[in-house]
This record gives sequence, structure tokens and C-alpha cells, in this order.
Amino acid sequence: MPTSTKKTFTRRFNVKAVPPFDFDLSARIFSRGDPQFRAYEDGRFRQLIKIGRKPGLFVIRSTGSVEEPELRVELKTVEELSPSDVRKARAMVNSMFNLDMDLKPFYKAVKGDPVLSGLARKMYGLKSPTTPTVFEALVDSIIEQQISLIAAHAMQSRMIKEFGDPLTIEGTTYYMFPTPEKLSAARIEELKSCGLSTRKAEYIKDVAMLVASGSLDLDKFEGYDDIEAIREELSSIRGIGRWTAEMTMIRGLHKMDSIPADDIGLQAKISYFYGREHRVSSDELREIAERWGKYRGLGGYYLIMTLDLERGEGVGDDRAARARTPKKPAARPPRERIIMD
DNA sequence: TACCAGGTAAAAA
DNA sequence: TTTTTACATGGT
Repeated sequence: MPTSTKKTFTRRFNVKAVPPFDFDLSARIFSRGDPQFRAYEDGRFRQLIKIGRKPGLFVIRSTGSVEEPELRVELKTVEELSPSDVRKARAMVNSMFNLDMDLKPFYKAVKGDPVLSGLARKMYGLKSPTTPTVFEALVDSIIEQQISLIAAHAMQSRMIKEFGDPLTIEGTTYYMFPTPEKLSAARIEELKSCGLSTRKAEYIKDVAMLVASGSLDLDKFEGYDDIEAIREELSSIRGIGRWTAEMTMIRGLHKMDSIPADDIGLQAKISYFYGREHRVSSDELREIAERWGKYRGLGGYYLIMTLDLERGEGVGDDRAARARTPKKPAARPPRERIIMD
């Protein structure tokens, strides 16, 4: 039950980032988000996130410049925050916008790449964001398996409003991403009513149960340096294949040396930028991304964001790429043998 | 109307 | 062991 007239507390603090960092460019990925969940509008990012056990609405804007980046954070809550809560909130902002990441080594690494060297200039200061929890990245990735992002986003929105805790602040109701506890307790039929297939509903409920019961600790992967180890461990869970594990690493774990080579959207974008006739295979994509060194995931992110921003809109729809790249492999590559030397 | 869309597990061959 | 199939929704 959303409580309507409660006193709200507001805490304000500033956070600095490692330059270069362009907040507007980096936050624009959220500009078409569901305003009741996560959005970027008029220079302000908003999302309701739990700090410990207390929900708080983060309102974040830039007060600095690309070379001297600084963010202003307003944190609205219905319970007063302790100093330790505020410390946690600072760390969350830092993590969500990847503020400590230094882009300079990435720009240096792609200097010789004909495409990315140009995009590095054009998108100077773009950092990749991260979901507040690894769980959110994982669940979103499961929903996005196989279907179009537009369809997936519709389902995500329904799921958030069905299972996410609401909080009304200054007349607007916001929803938090559903907790593992809430999703583990959901009935399959309820999850399906958000548009999910029976299988995806099972995957999500099962993984939520693993996390809620404590038998799967997603946060521990933050400390892993070996992305192959993360991929293998995640892939041992039903419903999580290579693609889902890699998407989770990129979106939820800051593992920017991981790249979802099987991602057909990324394959189409690479084909477009590198002038290929057909949509590149996973192996061709890996070969190209190899040049970007340990920043290959970030390289992929730059390609995706460039096309999305060229259209002047948020992410989630690659019509631009599709319109300019052949739909399918020229002729038919029936026996596509994967050659491993 | 079909077909495709940032896949995956399970059945069938 | 490899190949085929079912699955869900939203656009074109």
C-alpha cells in the first residue's frame, strides 16, 4: 500500500569522479526508462534503491565538467539515514556510474582501431553504468533472452510494478527492483502474467530462491578477476547460458573485459561499423574485439551507445543498425563450421 | 500473416 | 554426439 502523506527526509552530498567523465552522455541511456522505475530527464537521474533496509530515492545531477566531474546527489527517504547509510549511498552512486573507472587506458588501447579511435573522441567521457545489484542485471538478462528488447522492457516494467516495493515521494510513486525474497515467493502463474514464458518464470523464481536462501552469493563475483570462472559458475545454473552470464558481468559486475560475443544486436552493430556484408559470427566478433584489449566490453558499449545516441533517443532498440545492415548472412552459410585452431 | 528479435534447455535424431 | 524444437511478446 503506497503511503501518501509521510514526511520525507532529504540528504545532500557531492561525489567526484575520475576524469574524464561526461555525466549527461553516460546517463542518457536511461532517458527512455520507465519514470516510475529509473529515468534520466532534464539532467536528473532518478531511481528508488534500498540503502541497507531503507528505501531511498536517488536524484543525481552533474555540477562539474568533463575534466573536473562532480555529481550532486539528493537522497529522499521516509526514515532518517545514519552516517553509515550515507557512506553506503555514496559507494552505491560510485558503483552505479562507474565513477572510479579511468577511461584513459581504454582510449589509449583503441588508438589504432579505425572505428573506435573515432568514437573515443566523439563519445569522450562516456562510462558504462552498472545496476545497483547484480541480481537485477541477472534477472533483466534472463528476461531479454531471445526476444526483442522492446518486448522485454514491457515485461520488466510489469514485473517491477507487480513485485517491486513502491514508495510515494512528493506525489510520485516509484518502484524498487523486486528483491530475491519477493521473486522467490512469487507463483509461476503470477510471473507469467507479466508476459514471461513458463521457462523464464521458472528460471527467475529458481535463481531468486538460490539468492534469497543464501546458497548463491552474487556479490562475491565482484572480487573475481577471472571472468571465465564467473561465466562457468553462473552457467551451471539452469536458465543461465553463456550470453546471460556475460550480460550479467557487463551490466552488473563492471567486468568490462567480458563481451557478449553471441549477442546478435552487437553483431549487427559491429557489422555496420566495420563494413561487413553479413552479420558477423561470434568468432569474428571476438577477433575484432580482441584488439581492444581488456576493455573489449567497453568497446562494444561505445558502439551500441553511438548508434542509440545518433538516433537521439535512449537505448533498447536497434532499428538504426538493422536498417543499415543486411538482415541475414548473404546467401546461406549452411555448414558454418567453427574453426578452432 | 508471418517472421524476427541481444537464448536456452530438453527432446529427437 | 549433433540438430531441432518450443517458448512469449511486440514491431514490421
